[in-house]
Amino acid sequence: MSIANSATSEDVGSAAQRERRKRILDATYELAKSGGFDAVQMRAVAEQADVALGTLYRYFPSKIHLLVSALGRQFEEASARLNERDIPGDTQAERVLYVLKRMARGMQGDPKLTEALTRAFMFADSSVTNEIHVVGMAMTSIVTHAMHGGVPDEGALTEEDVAIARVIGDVWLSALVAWVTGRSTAADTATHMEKAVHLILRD
Amino acid sequence: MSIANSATSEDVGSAAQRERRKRILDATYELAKSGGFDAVQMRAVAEQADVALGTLYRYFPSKIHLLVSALGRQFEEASARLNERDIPGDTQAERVLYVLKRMARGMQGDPKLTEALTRAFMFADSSVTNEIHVVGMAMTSIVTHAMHGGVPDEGALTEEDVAIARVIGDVWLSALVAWVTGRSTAADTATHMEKAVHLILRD
DNA sequence: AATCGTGGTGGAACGTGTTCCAAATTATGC
DNA sequence: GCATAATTTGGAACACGTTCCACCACGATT
Repeated sequence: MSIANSATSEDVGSAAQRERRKRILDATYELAKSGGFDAVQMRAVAEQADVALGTLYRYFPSKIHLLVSALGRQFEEASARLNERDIPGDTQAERVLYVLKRMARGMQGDPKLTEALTRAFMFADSSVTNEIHVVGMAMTSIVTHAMHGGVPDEGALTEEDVAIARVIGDVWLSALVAWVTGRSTAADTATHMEKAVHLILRD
Repeated sequence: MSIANSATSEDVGSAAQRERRKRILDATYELAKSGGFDAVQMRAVAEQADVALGTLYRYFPSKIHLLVSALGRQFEEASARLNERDIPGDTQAERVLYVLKRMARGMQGDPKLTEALTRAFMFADSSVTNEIHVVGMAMTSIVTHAMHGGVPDEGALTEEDVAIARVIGDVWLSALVAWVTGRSTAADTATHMEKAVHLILRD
């Protein structure tokens, strides 16, 4: 997995630069995983990645860019893992819920990491559009893949499919924020998602 | 220590205290309206409200509490205004869209204010649960009221109604965040909401 | 009226994101 | 191999949210 940023997918720069970029994203990941959003401090990232603060800012113009880039890497990996297997379930709703629950389990296993990345996503402004778009596409891809039961043929997506996937993604995001910020429990979130998916996908 | 606590615009405290609280919220509103999230600086709010910084923090323990309280006031006013009139439209979807578009128009007229309040809402953690709840209830109330065409009888809400209202609120929130952060235009947002509502309310 | 206690004031100080800069190091073209 | 350009470094400095503190003001109690 050539780290860097497959999102905006720059395989650009010298080997040393790609190496620095990887170290920075790795450090971000580790700090987020162990301490959440607040623990990802720019000075700490720089130190752990063994670069100067100015260099960190040269690679990622803000803490938000940094975290959203890390989130993009995560989502692309998750999307790739999920899309290479068939999704169990007899209805669209079942399959979508299967996938969402799987993701939810993964996130609950790393709550600090999830908190850091979600917060960054929510706080991102238009300067982060590219990185955000990567995340949105991965989410849509995951849901539509589940709706279609794992067929690798992605060409057969109707507008309706994409609209549905976006709505589900929206609900998922709201639920995620509520969970991350401690305003709802994991169980509440699961229940809410279940209701929402059945409401939207009545097959 | 009975003051501070906002959430549901309490009538607690002396007249002087209520007056201070009002001045603070007004100052917050003005600053947010003219300069957005970044312009709501605690020192600036304190100065404009003519209170000391320490006093500001005594009334609102953080910038987020302050902004979410202001958002709550806004939403309660909007909810009250909308709930006293009948909603036009022949179907649930039409009526809900009418209300959402009305709110959207109001928000687009004050983009900075909307940005400030939305950002705060997204960033709020569990210490802001009470204030957040006020906003969520107002949103749910607005949507269910629209669904039922303006009947004042709120007792007839089914679980399903509330679930639907919550899902619509979620989509609305995600769309709002995308718009506020400059990742989608007002027109995109309107289109997306329309699709979503018709998807959820197929009457 | 004197006292007491709650809350308000003014301002210093700290933490962290961000910016800036001069010096050192590395990469590139000739 | 050298001159020049580009990048990295180390660290100072700044902005703003937040905390803290010593002192002041005013209303209630005696």
